[in-house]
Amino acid sequence: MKASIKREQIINVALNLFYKDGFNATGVEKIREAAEVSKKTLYNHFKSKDELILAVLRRRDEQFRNNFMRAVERFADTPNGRLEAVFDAAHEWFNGNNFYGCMFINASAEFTALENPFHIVCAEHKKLMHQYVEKLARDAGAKDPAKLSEQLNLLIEGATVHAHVCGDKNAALKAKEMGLVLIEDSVLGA
Amino acid sequence: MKASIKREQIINVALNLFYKDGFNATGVEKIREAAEVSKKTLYNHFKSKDELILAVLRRRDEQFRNNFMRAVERFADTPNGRLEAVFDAAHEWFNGNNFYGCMFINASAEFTALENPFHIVCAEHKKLMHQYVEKLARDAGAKDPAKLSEQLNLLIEGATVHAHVCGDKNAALKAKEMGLVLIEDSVLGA
DNA sequence: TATTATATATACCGATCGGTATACCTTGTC
DNA sequence: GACAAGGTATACCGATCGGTATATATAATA
Repeated sequence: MKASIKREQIINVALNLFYKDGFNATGVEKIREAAEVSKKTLYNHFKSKDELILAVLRRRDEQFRNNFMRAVERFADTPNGRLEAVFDAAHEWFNGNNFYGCMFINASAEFTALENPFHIVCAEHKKLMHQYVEKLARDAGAKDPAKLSEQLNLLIEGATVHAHVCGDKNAALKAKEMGLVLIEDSVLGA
Repeated sequence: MKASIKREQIINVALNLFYKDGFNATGVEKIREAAEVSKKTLYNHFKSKDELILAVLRRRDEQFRNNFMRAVERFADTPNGRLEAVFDAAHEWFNGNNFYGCMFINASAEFTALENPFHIVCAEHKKLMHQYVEKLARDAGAKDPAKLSEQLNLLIEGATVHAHVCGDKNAALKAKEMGLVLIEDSVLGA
């Protein structure tokens, strides 16, 4: 099992194009060309564009949460600090050179129906992010980790949208200011 | 000046289709058919699909802010109450029968570049919403109306995204709980 | 009544869409 | 050396894309 290098190329290239230009606006031919692969090969690995989109969304989910968690761990090494660091991770993301908003929010925007398979993957991603922050909150000794996580995630999502739509590079810092109040309120020894 | 009834039909139909199915996924022919209009007529009123999209976005901006402001006024009649009522207006919106997220967030998701003309209109809409809430905050006697407005809008945007992506019908109420703390903190006599 | 604006239906344009088919070329393995 | 797996290039499919052209009807206005 060598996990085909071509398959990886296709997913990576498709991910970048979908992220930058959107899903419906990005044709299979453009992906094929950018991935430097023949059409046969592409359709050998993915039986349809829909299947490729699904693979891209799942890859992005892994990739994003991994980056995010590693960033949080890089920014702080105490339970409390890590809870606050979710905003620093977001800030870093917003100010990177390839920020076009949240791919899952963007996908949900193109596939608006809740029952749409792509939309479902997006909701799952948000759920996993929620579970991660909930764990951070629990480790920090929050009174109601689930609730605090929901609140912090709502702040992060708001900041993400604001940063993307309005180009506000400081959105995460503004969200952090609000988040700190919630954290202090929920975590006794903060 | 009779403000062509056909033009209105086209804009209204296009608005609904763009909102439900996205901009790139909605073809001119589908709009033409749903608007019960000939292609010539459509292109008499709009010289391109891009121009129609712009007209739709501007119409939505008017329409949305109007609805929103009227809802706020309906929910409360004191300056303080109206500031809090922005979340009730959002709640009503999320739970209406035609909620597919914020059209401007969705448009920004398809046209990701900040310099894109459509994206610019989206940023302008957010700015106008900010100005409206800032006025509410000022009327309520907030210490820093601009800052409070920015915070409340971030909460609303986060709730909008969360409601749409995850189908959480109570997102606005959760945002409201957070918003009330900010309002009480900023408005002395709250 | 003649003209003009606005509508209609329909056929068409070249380009691109997602996807398939054919034929050939590598490359490692038995 | 044979053979399959997986790659290439290219041509093609019908459908749809955004947009134009033509020829005709209708209705208000000069």
